Amino acid sequence: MSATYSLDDLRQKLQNSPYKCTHQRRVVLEVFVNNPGVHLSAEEVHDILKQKSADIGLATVYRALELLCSKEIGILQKIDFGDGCSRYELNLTEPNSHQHHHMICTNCKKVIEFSEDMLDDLEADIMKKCGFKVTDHQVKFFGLCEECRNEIAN
Amino acid sequence: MSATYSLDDLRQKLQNSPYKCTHQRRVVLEVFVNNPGVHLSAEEVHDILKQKSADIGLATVYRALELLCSKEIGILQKIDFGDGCSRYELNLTEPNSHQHHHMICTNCKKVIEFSEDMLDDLEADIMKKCGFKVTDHQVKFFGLCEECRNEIAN
DNA sequence: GTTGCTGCAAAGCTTTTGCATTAGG
DNA sequence: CCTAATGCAAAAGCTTTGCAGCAAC
Repeated sequence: MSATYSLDDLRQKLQNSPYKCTHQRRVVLEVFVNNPGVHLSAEEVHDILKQKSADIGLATVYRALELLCSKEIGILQKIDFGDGCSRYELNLTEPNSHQHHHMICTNCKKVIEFSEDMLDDLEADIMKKCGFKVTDHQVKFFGLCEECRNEIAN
Repeated sequence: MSATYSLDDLRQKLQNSPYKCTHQRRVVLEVFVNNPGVHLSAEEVHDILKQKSADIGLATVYRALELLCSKEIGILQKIDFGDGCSRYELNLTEPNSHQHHHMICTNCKKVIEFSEDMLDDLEADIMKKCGFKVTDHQVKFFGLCEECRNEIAN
């Protein structure tokens, strides 16, 4: 159910593919496993690895992220928060589900996860009215988180 | 109600501001008025104007788009479809409302507007459960439009 | 030994910025 | 006239790519 991926999953998924389980791909994945719930950019992943003196090129980080996000692997998920760069996170959803929402505080820029899937009714409605078959959605809520609301109230 | 903006609106909105109603700003807006429902990138706006032999720099297009999207003016709306560039469209919503959804066909890349606001209940729920005050949202549905579904079925 | 991967640097994109010149009000 | 806007070119992000050397299997 709660599919928290590990390094073994990577090894397994690469087993039956032409792709190789390289040291670089493993340390990139490790960063996400060690930082659950965080939305990292390629540069941030690169910085974290540099601090650990894991010498890896930024281009390789990009290539590893691309592979880990691919349909074949699907261990990571690419998200766009509109802050000028792509961000990545562990893909915690089931292979064929798509429930994943984010709330972004416009004050402190914090990103809060929101996992309920209440859009099913809406999607059914769209199919009926527009003939559009929704296969995935991206929902972002912007607003003020609890802390910022309290701060501003004071 | 259906606030379709025109050049007069721009003039009016600029009247009481330090900003000037320049030729360049007017022709940029004109492109959108003449192409309703289309989602143009800065480069596309620039190309359209070049074809009309309206000589305007790309940087100026960007600056005009920024102004037209600003809270003060609000005639345009910036959207991100994840295709590598920002796109813009006439802002057809009321000043303080935020209902605007897009359906993006993953096959033909067509963008369909979807204007109902059925997320209000969900947002009320979020406020209650998470203390997060939603002030705006961005909803994108990905899937297959009617034509592409028929095409694929055949 | 193949085949694919890495690192580096260079290039590709979109978007922004600095600055001298021009044009609104 | 004064202030803001423009045009151009240069620079600034993020991301991709080409290629010689290297590592996985």
